[in-house]
Amino acid sequence: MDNEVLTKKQKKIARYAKAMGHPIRVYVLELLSKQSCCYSGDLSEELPIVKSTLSGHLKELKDAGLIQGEIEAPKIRYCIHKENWKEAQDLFKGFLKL
Amino acid sequence: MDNEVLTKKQKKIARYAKAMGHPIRVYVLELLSKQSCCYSGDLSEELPIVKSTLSGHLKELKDAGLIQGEIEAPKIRYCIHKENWKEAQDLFKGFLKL
DNA sequence: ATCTTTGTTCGTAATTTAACGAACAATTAA
DNA sequence: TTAATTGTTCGTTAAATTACGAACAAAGAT
Repeated sequence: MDNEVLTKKQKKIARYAKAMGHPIRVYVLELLSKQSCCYSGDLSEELPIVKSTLSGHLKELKDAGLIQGEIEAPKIRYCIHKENWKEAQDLFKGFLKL
Repeated sequence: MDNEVLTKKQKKIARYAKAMGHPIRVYVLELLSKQSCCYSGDLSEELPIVKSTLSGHLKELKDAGLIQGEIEAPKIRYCIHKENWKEAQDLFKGFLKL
């Protein structure tokens, strides 16, 4: 087994990196990793994109597992997905030899 | 000035992350950051992709500034672009708070 | 001079990404 | 109940990504 050339680690790093591969998403991750949480409405105000586009970026980050959204009607509170964020930190630490 | 919401740092991080956003390219970067250099022929043997596809990935890494190729006819020796790799390390260190 | 090796470029095709506005759903406020 | 707020989904469009094989160019080897 594990006949593969590319390891699971490498695939995970690539998956996380892809999610980080857009300035808007870097912005969101930076914000959420600094402060605890935020509402997407706050983001929508600051960022130069329409809400549907923002929704797509947040979905991409959710799909990658880097953030999570909690319904707090009528808003949604977004937070870092601590467990996976930690994993990403560790993976990149190893990858970049930090 | 600097009226922009997204900083140059965030854009740079995103640019590097995008280049890291594919398992093959993670593989190449990992290899090159460990050992000094390598020939793309060596990569072509190990990796499950045809040479033209590999060429594209190497071009993407070159365009992002993460690697550089030196002609050593008839081969090309690829190395990490030390300066930019260092920059990427620093940017991600800050971004991920490592 | 010809053949081989090495790697890029080109043509093609399928998939994904990114962005917008309009429409929709869900919940809160009036 | 009606109106306003919030965010997702849908339809559309344009561009980028990924992959392959064939053709090509450059340099070395025979």
